[in-house]
Amino acid sequence: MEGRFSNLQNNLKNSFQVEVEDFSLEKTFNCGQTFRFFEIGGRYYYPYENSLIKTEEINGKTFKFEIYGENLTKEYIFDIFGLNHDIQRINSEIIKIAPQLKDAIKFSNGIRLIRMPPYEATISFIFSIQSQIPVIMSRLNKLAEFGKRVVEVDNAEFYLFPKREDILEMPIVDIKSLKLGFREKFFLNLIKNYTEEDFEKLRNLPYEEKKKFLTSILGVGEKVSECIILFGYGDLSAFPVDTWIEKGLEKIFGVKGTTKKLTEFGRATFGEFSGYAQQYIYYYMRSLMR
DNA sequence: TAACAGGCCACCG
DNA sequence: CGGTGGCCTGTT
Repeated sequence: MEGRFSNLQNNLKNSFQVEVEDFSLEKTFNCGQTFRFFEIGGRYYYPYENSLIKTEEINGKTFKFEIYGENLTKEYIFDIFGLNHDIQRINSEIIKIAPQLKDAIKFSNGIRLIRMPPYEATISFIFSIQSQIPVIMSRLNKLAEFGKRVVEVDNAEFYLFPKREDILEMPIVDIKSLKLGFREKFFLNLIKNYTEEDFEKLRNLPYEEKKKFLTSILGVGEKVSECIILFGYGDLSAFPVDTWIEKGLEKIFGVKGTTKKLTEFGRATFGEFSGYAQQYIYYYMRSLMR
């Protein structure tokens, strides 16, 4: 049972503190880029690959990380949470291009674009099609629970994301209980025909190659593919367009068009930091509507 | 209630 | 090609 864990309590593998500016756990987790995290009393528990990451803010710029399950290095944590991104430079570049975004940038300060495992990202964003965040979370959590890869920390059980082989073994009634609706055939097609390795092989290929591969997958269109490229591969030149971005682009830039056109507009306008510009617009637009 | 939500595909013209 | 209708399910 390779890759399967049970009751790994007191299995602390690594613990360290880091100092970073412009980093908010609350905003980074809640800005809609990732779905399977658990906040308990200000601490965040984040299942990641074969590990459970526990993190909390000590003060404004000091953050504590604890790694359970399989070890993850500090360098890897920096990579996952986008802590190497030069936020000041990115923000000033975006303001230079679009001064209208000044308020949105200020409001979004602290968001870091994270990078999640691409296979998990693909499943997550297929589950997310025409769905609200609580529903997406519940589908993904149920799927993870069926996978039975448990890490126990602080007297609580956290389920790691299942491997493809685990999902292949799941009874169809369990899959049905996820209530994926029309997304179910997308999900089943993905599990049946694509492996984690297929997605790993894309890592070092250029944007265009990723885009071509991803959009050839049933259920993965313009928006979902941009999400996978941005949140799964960490390519900051991606620019996912959803209804919020659509509203934002019209309000802020007076631009309208199809999802494809707007994606091209965003990427052409913001270049290598499109992902941050997108996230700022998204976060800001959603806050305005609440 | 009917519309719509982090859309996509099939099918038109 | 570019635009439109249908679709599972849950929420407001």
